[in-house]
Amino acid sequence: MAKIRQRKNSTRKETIIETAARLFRERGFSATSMRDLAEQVGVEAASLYNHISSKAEILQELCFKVANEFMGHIDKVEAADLTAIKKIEAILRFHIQQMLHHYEEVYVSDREWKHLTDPYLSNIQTQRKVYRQRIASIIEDGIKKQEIKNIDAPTAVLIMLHAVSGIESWHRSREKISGEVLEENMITILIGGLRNK
Amino acid sequence: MAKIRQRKNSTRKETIIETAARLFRERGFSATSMRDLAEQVGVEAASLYNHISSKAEILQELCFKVANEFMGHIDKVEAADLTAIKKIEAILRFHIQQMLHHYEEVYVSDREWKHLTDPYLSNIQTQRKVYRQRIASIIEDGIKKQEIKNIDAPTAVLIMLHAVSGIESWHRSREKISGEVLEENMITILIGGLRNK
DNA sequence: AAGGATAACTAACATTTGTTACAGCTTAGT
DNA sequence: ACTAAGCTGTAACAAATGTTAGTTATCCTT
Repeated sequence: MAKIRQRKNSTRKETIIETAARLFRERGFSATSMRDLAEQVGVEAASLYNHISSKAEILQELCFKVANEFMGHIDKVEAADLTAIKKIEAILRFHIQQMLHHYEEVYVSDREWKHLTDPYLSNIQTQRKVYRQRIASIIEDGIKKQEIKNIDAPTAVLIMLHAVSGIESWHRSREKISGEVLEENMITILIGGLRNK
Repeated sequence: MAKIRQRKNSTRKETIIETAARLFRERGFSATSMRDLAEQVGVEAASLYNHISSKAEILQELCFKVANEFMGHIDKVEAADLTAIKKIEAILRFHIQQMLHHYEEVYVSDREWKHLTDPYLSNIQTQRKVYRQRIASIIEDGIKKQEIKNIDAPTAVLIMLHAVSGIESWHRSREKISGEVLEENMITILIGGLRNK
């Protein structure tokens, strides 16, 4: 009946949520049972409920934590004194780095948010929509200033954001180039694709 | 006790699989029950088993059908007399068009193949790996011939393929640009990002 | 050493899951 | 109209699901 082995600077609840993030990524939210999660944490399923109130709550915490980080970042970028293309580059780099260093959480919140229930579902849907519109606005500004090719801004956003989620394949691949090189390659292709020559 | 209402040129089994594709896209494979599927088909759950042998079989049929189409196409592209960059463009356009016109199937097979079980799982994993390597080889050829920027080929593949899956957002969006315009925008950005100026 | 708080365990629950058995209806070919 | 095959519905199954109740062990503070 040993207590949950916890790493320093990490509460029991955080341990559970981190483990859940990994399982949700590997198997998906619906295909992960509370007994699976308990086993990985090293505890009986019922014991999890001393730390979390439901399976749904775990997904909520993951999704809103990630959403907050991206929202916080775009606030700063919008306020910064940068050209439009540099702003887009900054956002792209942030996405890449989040995907590199907080892989499980970011990936899960991007793929599994549909399993949220209202009011959380509506909230996240709205946040995602607003977030994309804010990026689209920066791109449209860049098009006006002729820094960016004359393209459909929502399409550009969609390409950017989905391309980043491809980092999942990088994580799972055997022969990895370094994270830094990956980032530069992605920037080269995507910013190169957007920039007016 | 009416029989399954079937559209012309479509067997009962095909009707079931098409309906399943839509539900698997909307809710995911694991979160879709056979009773959900039966309801959408307009039948009791048990009756489905006169046409399919298991839930798993539905996913298998979807995944292998899509895989075969992509494999068949890349065969043709490799055999064609085209520059490397034109080959990549052809593959990209095929992906976009498949995603536009066979949305449900393509999207589901791309997102839910992890829920296959062996030997189907291993088979699809291998096919996906080989497919990506074949694209990467074309890109590397293009780099040698200086048609394409000096980038990491697997990274370029990853960006291409994941960017295309962003068409899901386009399908769900209200104010849609046309499929043709979408395609041209995606080609502009992605091929523009790869091509050596 | 004691006591209270925390967190673990066992057991059980009501549902939901994929699937099967079986009997009755429907349709197609004669 | 008759029969055989095909399709559907009802009922049921064992297993798995998320969660709760109640009990016991462990830890921290004093």
